[in-house]
Amino acid sequence: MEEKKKEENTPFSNQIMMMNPENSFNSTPNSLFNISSSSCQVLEADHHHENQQKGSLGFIDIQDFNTPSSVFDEFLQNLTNPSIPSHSPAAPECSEVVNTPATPNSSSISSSSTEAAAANDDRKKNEDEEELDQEKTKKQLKPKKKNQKRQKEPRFAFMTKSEIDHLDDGYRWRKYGQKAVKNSPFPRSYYRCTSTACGVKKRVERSSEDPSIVVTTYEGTHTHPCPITPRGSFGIIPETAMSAGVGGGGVGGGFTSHFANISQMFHQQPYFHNNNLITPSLSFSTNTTNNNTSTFPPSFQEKRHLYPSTSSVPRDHGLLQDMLPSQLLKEPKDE
DNA sequence: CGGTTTTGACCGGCGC
DNA sequence: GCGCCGGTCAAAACCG
Repeated sequence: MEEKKKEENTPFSNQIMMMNPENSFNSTPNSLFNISSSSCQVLEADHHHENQQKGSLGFIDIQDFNTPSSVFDEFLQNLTNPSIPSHSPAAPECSEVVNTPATPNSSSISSSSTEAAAANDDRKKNEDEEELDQEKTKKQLKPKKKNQKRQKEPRFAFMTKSEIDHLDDGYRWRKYGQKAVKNSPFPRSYYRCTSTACGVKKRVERSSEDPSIVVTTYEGTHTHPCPITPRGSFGIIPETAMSAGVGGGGVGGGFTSHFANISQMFHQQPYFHNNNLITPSLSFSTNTTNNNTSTFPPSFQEKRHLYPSTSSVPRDHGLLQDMLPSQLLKEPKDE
């Protein structure tokens, strides 16, 4: 079992897709990024069935990750702020994307993730309180109140092309259920954050269309720092700090930051990586049109040099390269 | 022994 | 009302 677990903890591979499957941006098509070695694709995910992709909405070509991050930034901005037209030459179809994930509150979100975070926080508080109440009620008397619809936590989901089902995102999870899903040969696993008073849940399932794709859906926001924190300043970044974009202060930017930023824009969820740590390297400001982000490859390399040089920072785990095929990084990954 | 996983049962929402 | 389905519970098993 444990062996299997460890075995499964091998790096996942070459695609990372992110999506906003639920509700923070109410009743809108959900966006899904498909970031591969050569492209970043936006798909649409079903509102409730995240693994059902409805088609490609946009496409950014990231040739060998040489596409400047500004393109990605713009892409992101377009995604969250449809009012700003895309001029990205690398994303000729992005105008579609731009208009598609239009959400009532997305403009404020894209204008400032701090505001977005604040908004999220407010909303979250209400929802958390309600949810807490409901959970208390539920625990005391089993039958739920009838006309009290269970409030849906905001969700943040992404897809990874991986053999690993349960990606380690730095938080500790306890599995509390597994269900067969209709129209899918693969079961869905339910996890809950083990931290007390943190009601974050996570669903993990494989895409029925592409078994190599794992869909991970986070629900809720962690109310505590990442527990795996042996690494100086990286590990413990309060969510507020993360959401305010003051976390990392200059660990490159680039892809990881983009990734983080996407997460933030959606729900301030920490982004994952394979083995250990969520690295909130938010040198990347809340303004998605910033140009203080570096291009993809340099930031990878930068990170590879930055982290290992610190004695307190374990070598390779917890970094982006763990998530990406070694070919991309032009260095084999040790396991 | 404490924490985690497994798994069948249970419950509520929803569509018909 | 009924059945299907997703989500959760909780006891037992498992593991370090």
